[in-house]
Amino acid sequence: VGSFHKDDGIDIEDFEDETIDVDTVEPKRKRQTHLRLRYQCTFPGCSLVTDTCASIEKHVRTAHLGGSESDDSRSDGEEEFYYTEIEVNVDNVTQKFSEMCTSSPPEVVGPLSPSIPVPDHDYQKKDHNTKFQASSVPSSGFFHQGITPMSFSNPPQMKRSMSWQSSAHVSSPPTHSLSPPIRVTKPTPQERLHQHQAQSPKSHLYSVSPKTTGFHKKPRSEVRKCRKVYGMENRDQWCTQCKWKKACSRFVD
DNA sequence: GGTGCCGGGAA
DNA sequence: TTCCCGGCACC
Repeated sequence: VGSFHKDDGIDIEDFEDETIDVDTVEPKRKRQTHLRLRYQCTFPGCSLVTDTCASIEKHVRTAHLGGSESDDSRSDGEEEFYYTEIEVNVDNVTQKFSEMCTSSPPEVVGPLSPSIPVPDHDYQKKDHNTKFQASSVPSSGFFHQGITPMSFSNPPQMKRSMSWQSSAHVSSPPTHSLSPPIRVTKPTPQERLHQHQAQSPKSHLYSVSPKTTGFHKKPRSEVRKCRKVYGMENRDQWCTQCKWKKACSRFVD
């Protein structure tokens, strides 16, 4: 488990560094007007530096992403992941354009659907064997980096992130017999059941002889939950929900 | 009898 | 809010 997390952790940190730079650099830029921004291509083997983000994006798009200059369809800001801003101490304050370009990376920031690996909240808190996640789970900050569901799909680094997203969940269970409990943007069956019950005027009827009505209150999932996977002796490895005898948050259907 | 988890209570 | 558990449905 440890190595799994570690590998992914490195990815995450790399990723976060790259994106956080944009944010951390930004305030400086506003205060120190004599700093000049340059844009350096970070694509492996390429260190081209340009004056404007437009040109670096163009460069990345054409030279590394294989797109044409007018190929906007697959350039949802993904060029940004191949260049970085660097500051040059020059007395030149005419950087408005570049500021406009860089200060708002494709802010299509949409809350990634709540479910994409909604990290176990217990992971975010204290789980000792998932401390890495606690520190680097890209909860809100992650999405504030301008990562969007759309940009999620293409750029390689986003793919890394994706792989982390899913691997983070695969990582915990010691058994390999399980399909990864990847969460997608849909409610769990129980949530759906509850929603349905809440919305249905007959919601209270399910408790009346469910066997005769054929409506089962809680069709049991075939997914093995923490209790079954880890066993009672490894209760500390259960997700918090299971520890609390709540609906498992780690192994959802 | 084991499992999953709702409902509710204690801290 | 976090944590825990009684109790019930399901298997």
